[in-house]
Amino acid sequence: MDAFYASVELLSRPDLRGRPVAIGGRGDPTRRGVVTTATYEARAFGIHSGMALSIAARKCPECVFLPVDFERYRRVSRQFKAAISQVTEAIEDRGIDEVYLDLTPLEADARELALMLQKQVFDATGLSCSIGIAPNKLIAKIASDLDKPGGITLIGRDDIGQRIWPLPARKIPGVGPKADARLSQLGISTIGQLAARDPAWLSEQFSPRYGQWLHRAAHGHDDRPLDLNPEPRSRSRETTFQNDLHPVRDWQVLAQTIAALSKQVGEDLKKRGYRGRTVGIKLRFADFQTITRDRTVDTPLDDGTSIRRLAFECLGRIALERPIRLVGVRVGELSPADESVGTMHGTTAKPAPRSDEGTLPLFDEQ
DNA sequence: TCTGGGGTCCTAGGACCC
DNA sequence: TCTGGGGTCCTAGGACCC
Repeated sequence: MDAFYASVELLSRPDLRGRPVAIGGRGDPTRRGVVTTATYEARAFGIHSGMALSIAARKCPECVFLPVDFERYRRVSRQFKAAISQVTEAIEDRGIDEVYLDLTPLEADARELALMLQKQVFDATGLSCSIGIAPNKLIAKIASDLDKPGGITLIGRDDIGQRIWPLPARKIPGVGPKADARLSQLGISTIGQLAARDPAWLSEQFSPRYGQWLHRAAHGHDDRPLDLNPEPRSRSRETTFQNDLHPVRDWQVLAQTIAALSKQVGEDLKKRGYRGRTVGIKLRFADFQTITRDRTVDTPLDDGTSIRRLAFECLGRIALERPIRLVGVRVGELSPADESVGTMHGTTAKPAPRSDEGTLPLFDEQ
């Protein structure tokens, strides 16, 4: 979807069309938050997603800032996916504004299909999307980005040298800022230059796996099938404080926040029918250093009280000596709640683990 | 007045087991 | 006065994506 959050907001604010608009935080650039989406008019001022709202406002004082309304975006997201399912049911969900479709079984001409998809989406939502059609997910994703907004880009196997190799290496999904910086140091700026390098050499510069993957990606190889029903791995809630917390003076606020986040994660898990064995917390300090602590138990849980207890145990292992800007609670190692806990296969007959619940492990580490 | 929130996957080291 | 090899699980951090 093109500039998704911003485009959704413009549906109800046609008066803002043509003006620079940025969506983010509470819509107040004097408060903490980042731009999640900027209209193309705002992008012309150098505003892009991830940028601090305060900086965006400095770059473009006449920009209109609106708060994020995730509930609404999720609703529109369901609408556009439902519209697509009129064309094909083979949909891999890639988040709120993106999908992969397997069009292989459809007989129609590729461009005709793309036009049909765009029409379905527009009729259902009033929004535009960009489509890439290619032999695999990797190339389709790159292609979908080449003609935004509203574009249709077809790339075949034989087009890779012509259409893909001239692009910056950063265009490969999976090459982020860090890898791109390292590639630049190595004198590699385009996908074609990457493709020309020896995979063994790339593996020495990065990790063996990543080096191999870079080589294959640069040559347009990708054999990942669509994942039509991915199992969730974790569930988390986090919050950034409007003002940093003092580690001692504001301890109560920290504790209350962790309790509230634990409760939310528990409700979330229950609603979706999952339990998890690993509970963790995340703290971000004023200097933006982020640390995590987690704890795995034998029996999966989904209730706020247990999550909170383990979260506090994790908190006890962190030295609180710096201002805190963010705290989060996470549950991982998920399994469906209706699954039996394994009394049949001896998981309960194992030797007793370290004392799990009920004790405060004040002296466990160090 | 710098830097959200919710995810996935990978790496690496240590404990522990056979 | 030297101390294997292979495997799993747990923990912490980090890169990356939407």
